[in-house]
Amino acid sequence: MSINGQLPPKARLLRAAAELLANSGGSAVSTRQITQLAGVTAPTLYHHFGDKEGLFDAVVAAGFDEYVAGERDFAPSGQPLEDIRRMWDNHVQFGLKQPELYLVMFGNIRPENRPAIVADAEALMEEMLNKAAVSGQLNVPPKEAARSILAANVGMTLMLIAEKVPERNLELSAMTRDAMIFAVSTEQARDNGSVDSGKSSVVVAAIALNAALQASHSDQLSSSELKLFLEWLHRISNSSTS
Amino acid sequence: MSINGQLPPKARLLRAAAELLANSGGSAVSTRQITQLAGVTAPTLYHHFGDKEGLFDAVVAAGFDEYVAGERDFAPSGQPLEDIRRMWDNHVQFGLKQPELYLVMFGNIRPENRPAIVADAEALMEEMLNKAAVSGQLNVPPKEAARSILAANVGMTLMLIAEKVPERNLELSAMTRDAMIFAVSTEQARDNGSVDSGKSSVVVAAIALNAALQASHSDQLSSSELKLFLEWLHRISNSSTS
DNA sequence: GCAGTTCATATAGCGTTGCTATAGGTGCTA
DNA sequence: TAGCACCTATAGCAACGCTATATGAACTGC
Repeated sequence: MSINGQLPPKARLLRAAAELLANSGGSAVSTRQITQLAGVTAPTLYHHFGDKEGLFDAVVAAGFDEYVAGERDFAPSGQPLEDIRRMWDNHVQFGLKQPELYLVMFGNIRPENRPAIVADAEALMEEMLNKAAVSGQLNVPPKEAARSILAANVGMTLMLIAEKVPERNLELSAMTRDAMIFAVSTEQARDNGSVDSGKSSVVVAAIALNAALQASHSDQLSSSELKLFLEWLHRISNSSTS
Repeated sequence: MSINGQLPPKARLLRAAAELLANSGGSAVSTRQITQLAGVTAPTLYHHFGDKEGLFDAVVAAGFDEYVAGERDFAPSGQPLEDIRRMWDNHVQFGLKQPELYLVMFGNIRPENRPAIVADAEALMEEMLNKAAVSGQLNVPPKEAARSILAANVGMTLMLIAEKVPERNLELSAMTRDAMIFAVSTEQARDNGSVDSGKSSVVVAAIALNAALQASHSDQLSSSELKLFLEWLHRISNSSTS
């Protein structure tokens, strides 16, 4: 009935919570189930994790490590937008492989309360998008691009999780993925000669320069000068969302 | 302490539940709170609604009527894709105006368990997309298009709800919206002359014909012939998602 | 007009939930 | 060996969703 091994109670609680969560089938998991499976009593849980949410946060943190490992596993291909494409698919696969954990991580939404893990995932994607911005492939500031892509990525993953397995259509994910990446990229400006379909080149250049400056830690400008300069660039690159 | 008026207990329960939900600030709402505010005792709730979820389903149904009213309020502009654009914005506005209700409706995701309301919202969008398909504006079968667009729409709305009010950026929603609509439309094929960027014209034609046939209830074919014919068309229009 | 039936609400309480006040045991340092 | 953190257990509280049972009210058939 209890998780064996000579692990300390804290680790046993984590393991029991993760296991029950994975097999809960979507229904709630009680602290009593967890403590019983871990072979400890209630106060032990609260001593180590504060409350139930604290325990779940710890489980989520472990899950996030796994998530990040998946997102970083492949070598950067040198084509940042291709890497974003792979990040999207990894995200979806993670959600479909461990739906209950995913729902705790990304499906537990409350008004005006952003879980830390969402910000982390966004930072991960923004980091990758920064590389695209440096090479002038981005039509939109990396932060905004990351936010939009991740929102669509989460939305699509949640929809797939809610669907019964045989009806899950991964092509919808692929289509949405490409649509989002295409929307934030400068690709559209290259495909056709039309002027107003993409951003003006000064905006693209500003976005690229901004990303490059932040990455290089250039010391050609004093820190206060750099700060002001970045602020201007930021204003330019945000100014004209038609 | 209790909701006044001479409404019957059932209506008072509905009203109390909706009010508590709207002011809950994201925290849970208990049946005891609801029955107390409605001025009835527990069994009354279970007599009328079966269980707590039944009551919430009823609240959601009322909320959905309001949602549909918003989605249908404007006259069809004759440009279906423009109407889809407005549906998207209406959806986001509905979510931001009543975040708690929205979360009960669209944020309560469990594995392999699709709430009826999601299917309803999808049908609403599919219906509109059908008009676009009839006039050959759709690159993708209406059902798949509706699914993808709604997934992104929900994802974006959930992200906006989770963000603090001053940080909510509706331009991200607009960008994502246009990206999704652009992705399912044949617009891209018209803008540039390239061949492989859009679907082949036979696929587009099949999609349009399929939608037109289903809409017109044509009796030129027997029902069994029609069924087979539709199946072929369906196969064609789904076959080549590059 | 009265018995029978159905509908609607109340009294009281069951089992479970998240959580805690308090105390006891264990191992380390002085 | 005394003292002190640290960790865990006993026991139980308040709140939760829900229900077995009973009572009142309204309608129906004779």
